[in-house]
Amino acid sequence: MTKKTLSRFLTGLILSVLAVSCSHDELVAPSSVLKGAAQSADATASRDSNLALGNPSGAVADPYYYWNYLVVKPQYTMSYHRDRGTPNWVSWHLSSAWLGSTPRQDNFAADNTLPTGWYRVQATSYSGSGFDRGHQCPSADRTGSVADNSATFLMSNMVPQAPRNNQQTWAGLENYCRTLVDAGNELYLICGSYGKGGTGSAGPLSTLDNGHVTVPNRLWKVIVVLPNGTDDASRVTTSTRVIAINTPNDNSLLTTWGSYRTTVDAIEQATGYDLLSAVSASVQSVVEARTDNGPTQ
DNA sequence: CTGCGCATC
DNA sequence: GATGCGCAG
Repeated sequence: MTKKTLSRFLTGLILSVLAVSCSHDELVAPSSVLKGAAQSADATASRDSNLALGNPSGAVADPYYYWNYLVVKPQYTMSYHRDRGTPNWVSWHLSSAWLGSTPRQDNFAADNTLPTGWYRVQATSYSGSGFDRGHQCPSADRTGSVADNSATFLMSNMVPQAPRNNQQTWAGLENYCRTLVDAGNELYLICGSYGKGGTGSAGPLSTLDNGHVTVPNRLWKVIVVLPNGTDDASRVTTSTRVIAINTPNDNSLLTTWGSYRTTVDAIEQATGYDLLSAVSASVQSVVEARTDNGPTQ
C-alpha cells in the first residue's frame, strides 16, 4: 500500500467513523426538537435518524470512494455508486411524523448535489428501456412537505426496476409498511440492489443510458418494526419484527411480496454488507437469522 | 405539464 | 372512487 493509498484508507476509516458517530448530531439534533414538541403533544411519532441502525457498507462522503459514496439528505441516507448510476443502498426512517398531505410531485430530476464531474443520471435516462424509475425511498413515505417529496424523485434514489416488481410486488410491501405506521409503529428501512442484468417489459437488459446505468439483478429490503418511541438502536430486541425480502428484477415476479421473504443474514452474504450494525451483536444474531412469518397485509 | 393505464384498497 | 405505481406526448 502506498503512502497515498494508506492516507486515503485512514481518511476513509476516520470519515466512516465520523459518518456514523456524527449522524447522531447531524440527523438527530433537529429531530430531538421535533421529538420534544411531539412528546408534549401526544408522546408518539417523531422523525428519527435515517441511519439509526448503522452504515451497512461503511460509506464515506469522499468522492474518492466513487463506488461507496455517502449521500446524506434530510429525507434519507444512501451509499451511491457512480459507475452503476444507482444507489447501493438507501436507509430511511418512517413514522407518521414524516407523513402529511403533500401530493406526489412527479418531478423526476438529476441529483446535482453529486460530486462535480460525475455523470448525473437524467430524468429521461430510463426512457424506452422497459424498466421503471423505481424509487428506493418511496414517494409516499415522504409527504410532509414539497421539499421532502421532491427529494424522493431525484434520480440518485432510483434503480431500473421491472415494472411488475415495482408497481405490484414492492408497491404492495410499501403499502403494508404504511399500515404498520398507521397502527402506531415506526419503521427503520434499508433497501438496495446488486448484481447485473434484469428482465423488464421489453426483455433482458444489463445496462441503459449508454452504459451509464447498471440494471440490477436483485432488489432487497430490510424493515425493522418498532412501536413508536425514542430513537435508539437498543430498543431492538430478539423479539422485534424484522422483515427481509429479496426479489429478482424480473417482470414475471409474483405479486405477493410475502413469498420473497428471507433472512438478513442471507442478504448480508449476498451483498457483503453489515446490516443493523448499530444493534447489539447478540440481538443481531437472533433477528438476522430469522425469516419473518407475520401477516402480509 | 397534462393526460393516460393499471393495480390496489 | 380514490390512491399509488408509473408511462408517453
